[in-house]
Amino acid sequence: MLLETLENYSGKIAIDTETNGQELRDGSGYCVGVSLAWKGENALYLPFRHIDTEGNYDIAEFREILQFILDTFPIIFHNFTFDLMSLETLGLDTSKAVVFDTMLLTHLLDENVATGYKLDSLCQMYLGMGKKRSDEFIAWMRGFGWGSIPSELMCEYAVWDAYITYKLYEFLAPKLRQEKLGPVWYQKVKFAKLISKMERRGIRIDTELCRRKIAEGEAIMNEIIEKLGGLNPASPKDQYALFVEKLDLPVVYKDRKNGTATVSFDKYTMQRYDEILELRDDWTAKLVLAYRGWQKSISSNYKAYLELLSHDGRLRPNYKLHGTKTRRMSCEHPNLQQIPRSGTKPWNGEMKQCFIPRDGYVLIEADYAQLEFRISATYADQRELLAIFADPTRDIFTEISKGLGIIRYDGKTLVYALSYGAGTPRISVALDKPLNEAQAIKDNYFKNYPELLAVSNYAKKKVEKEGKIRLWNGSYRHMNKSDAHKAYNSVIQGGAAAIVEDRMIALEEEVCKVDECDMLLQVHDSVVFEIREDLVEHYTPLIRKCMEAVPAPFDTTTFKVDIHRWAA
DNA sequence: TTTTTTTGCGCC
DNA sequence: AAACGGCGCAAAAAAA
Repeated sequence: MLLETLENYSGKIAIDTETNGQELRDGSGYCVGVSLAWKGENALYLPFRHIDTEGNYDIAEFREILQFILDTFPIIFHNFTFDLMSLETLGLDTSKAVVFDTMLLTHLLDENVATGYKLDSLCQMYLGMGKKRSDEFIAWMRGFGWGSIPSELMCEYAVWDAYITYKLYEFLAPKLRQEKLGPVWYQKVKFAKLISKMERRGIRIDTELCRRKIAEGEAIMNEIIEKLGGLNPASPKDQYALFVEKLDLPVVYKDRKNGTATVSFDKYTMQRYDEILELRDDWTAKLVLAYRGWQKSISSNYKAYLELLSHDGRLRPNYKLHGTKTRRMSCEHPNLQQIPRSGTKPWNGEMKQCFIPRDGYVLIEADYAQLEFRISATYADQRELLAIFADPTRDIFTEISKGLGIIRYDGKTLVYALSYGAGTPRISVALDKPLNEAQAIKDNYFKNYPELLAVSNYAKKKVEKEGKIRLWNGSYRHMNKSDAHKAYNSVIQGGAAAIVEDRMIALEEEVCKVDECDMLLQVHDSVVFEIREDLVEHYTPLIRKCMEAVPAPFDTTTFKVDIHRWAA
């Protein structure tokens, strides 16, 4: 049959797999069929585990040829980590597969695709070839679900996806060469595999604690509503009635991007209200803040964790390598890059304790100290700052603040605000100082460290001229010339992400051993590990050493990693 | 009633 | 001349 013609084939093959729609990472999902497409308009679909059993082929008869294909030809996927997991459920070994990925390739070439990185929309945009699903297909999907679509119906749909994936690859491949992104791509594939493993591990959840906090919070929320006379503390309309009409507090307006202003009851406003109300012995603002705190924590965290939990008690988020324009990762379902910091707030101060290690293991967090600032100082070649970074007895924010005559906390705020591209008005608000003082502090900062201003202006000019700028690892950040003021921040933020990516690959290859020391989470400049209790002392120095050994051109700068217990 | 947009807020 | 960068999620409000 058609597959046998591949014996003499020498190109690439596009593969798309269909699953029963269940979660692959925790073992509940499985592959129901495989479609292949290759040069010369060849394409076919192999149904294996569709509900209507008579249409299915026997996987045993195809395993050998499929394994041969995986081991022999470079394979093109759209989101390859998904399809590799899927193929593994057919008993195939994917470890030797050489992969390309039209989703990640597209993002590497253009991080600004507004329509997203779904196969359909990319093919529509680049090739003018859109969705191809019959009305019958859609009706079946709506009526009986994805997993019950008969193989015959699935065939036309699945073959089409493999076919356009191949076409999309043909469109992208020459660009990859033109932009000289080969080495970056090679790294990206390694990283994607690493992240896929991390996702499959998941992280254990203390379900009892989640449930306790939900019960506690819901009781408190009900009490608060009662005290406020039945008003909804989350509704702006009710808040207007409460704070402006009843308590006679001033209306606070918030600027919006289009130049208009809108009435605001955000946390900052509420804290200002509370300062006034405290003098009247009135706790309304505090109650509203508590209500909203509990509401967010319960819905976005405690409940979400329980609902998204796998049958084995572990939570498996989805990291998107194509999730951001700066080339950081993003994380969803749930977003474990926004777990509230430990603190004293009753609604979220102990959120981190919901994440617990396996028995006999310990959760350890390794954080880069001032990662982005150290990168910035390296780019600027600012010798004084680099000297402070190199000396473990000196504190960067203390010294900067001393030179500006401000307190350490304000110095830190200033540094980060400026690195995000804040202007004087924003700094004035952030430091709670008048405009002229903010202006003077900013001027002084750049007078003390002129190289920082010079290098950020260089990045801005570069984008104004070329509409793009290259990160240290060779990947690009493209943007509108009108956004050029963001250029430096992008180079730093993206550069930091690339360093962490590089070091996580090194950790995987040089330090972490399965079931002794595993990576579980990444939060931009930190990595969370699950380490066997008796091996913590062994692994922490290795982790620190590996993470601090950043690649050139940053290897002449001292980088510092803090390692501590999770939630401590 | 259902879908989309806005607002607020958690993280780095 | 001026601009606080990058995300995901849930509830309320607005639109359809």
